[in-house]
Amino acid sequence: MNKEEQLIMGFRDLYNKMVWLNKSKMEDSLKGYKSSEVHCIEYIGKNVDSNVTKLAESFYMTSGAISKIAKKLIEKGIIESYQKPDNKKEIYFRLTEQGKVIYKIHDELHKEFQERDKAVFEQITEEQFDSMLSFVEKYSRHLDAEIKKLAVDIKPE
Amino acid sequence: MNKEEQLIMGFRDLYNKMVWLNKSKMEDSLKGYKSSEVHCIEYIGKNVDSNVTKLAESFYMTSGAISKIAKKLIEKGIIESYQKPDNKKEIYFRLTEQGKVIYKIHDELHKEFQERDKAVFEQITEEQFDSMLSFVEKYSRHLDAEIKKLAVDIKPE
DNA sequence: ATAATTTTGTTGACAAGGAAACAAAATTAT
DNA sequence: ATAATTTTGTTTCCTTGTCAACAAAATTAT
Repeated sequence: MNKEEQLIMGFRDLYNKMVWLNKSKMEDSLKGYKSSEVHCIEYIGKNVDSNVTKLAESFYMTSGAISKIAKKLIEKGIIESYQKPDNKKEIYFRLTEQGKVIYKIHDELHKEFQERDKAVFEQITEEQFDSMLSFVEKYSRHLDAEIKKLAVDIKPE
Repeated sequence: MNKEEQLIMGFRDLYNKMVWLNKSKMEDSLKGYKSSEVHCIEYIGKNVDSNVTKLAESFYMTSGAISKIAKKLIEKGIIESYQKPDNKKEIYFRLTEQGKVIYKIHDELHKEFQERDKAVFEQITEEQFDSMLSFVEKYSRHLDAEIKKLAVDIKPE
């Protein structure tokens, strides 16, 4: 196995572990809320004028799935939808007061995770940090371009 | 947003993109096989005496889910199960001839992905590479310890 | 202006995966 | 030796997410 493979598989394993662990902690603290719901709450809390489309793109999920999660969150009174006077098509979301409470709890939890993992980050230098950040960004942009290519493949102009 | 958060979110976004893109390509080339099935084929091809438990642990999935995928792969004739004379409990899997063909195709595809992303890896130095690998490993071990803690929390000795 | 296309969101049918209950074998404790 | 516990795997029921069809609004082309 070469280094590229090793790194990618290391990433995958690391990511899986993090998701699994944080999900456990999350659903333990925020009982009654699934991690996908909390993700949406987080996104809506951070981004004004969130809608189904933006959420779906951000999470690499279908809009159908987001539509259902949003519906559930509205029923629970966590988020509410609103529209703009000049656009009858797009439907935006914002947190309700109750939603802001959940958001806050989620945020605390995030800080807890950071505290938990502080020891790992303290071991790396500022240079290593920056070099990783730049790598991740480069790779991400590279994949954006590849995803774009795929879209053209599917429906050529 | 501090650098730690930025890096974690960068990871997440990168990982999501990669999964989404490679899944698309995969299910395009290996029509009739879901990416979870291909993952299992890959693991079984690489690890002798794979079983439900090991697959589940590796993918952070439940053994129930793996059991179902394995069943489907056996029905399709991609893998076969076997046991050892001194153990009537554990059930192992190996690829059939047909399974090896799928494995081979999957492997080619992997090389294709590497080729596709070569440009990104060429831009980083050997030192950057090693430093990222060591970071990923350290973080991974750190999370292993945390996961262990969680297990003790759930069922104290 | 209006016709064609694209964007946005929702729904219902279906498939994949998780949780829990279970059985059988293996291991550990007494 | 045998009783209690743990490991391994399967199945059933349920939740979540995808896919495809659809409707309505917005945008673009003619």
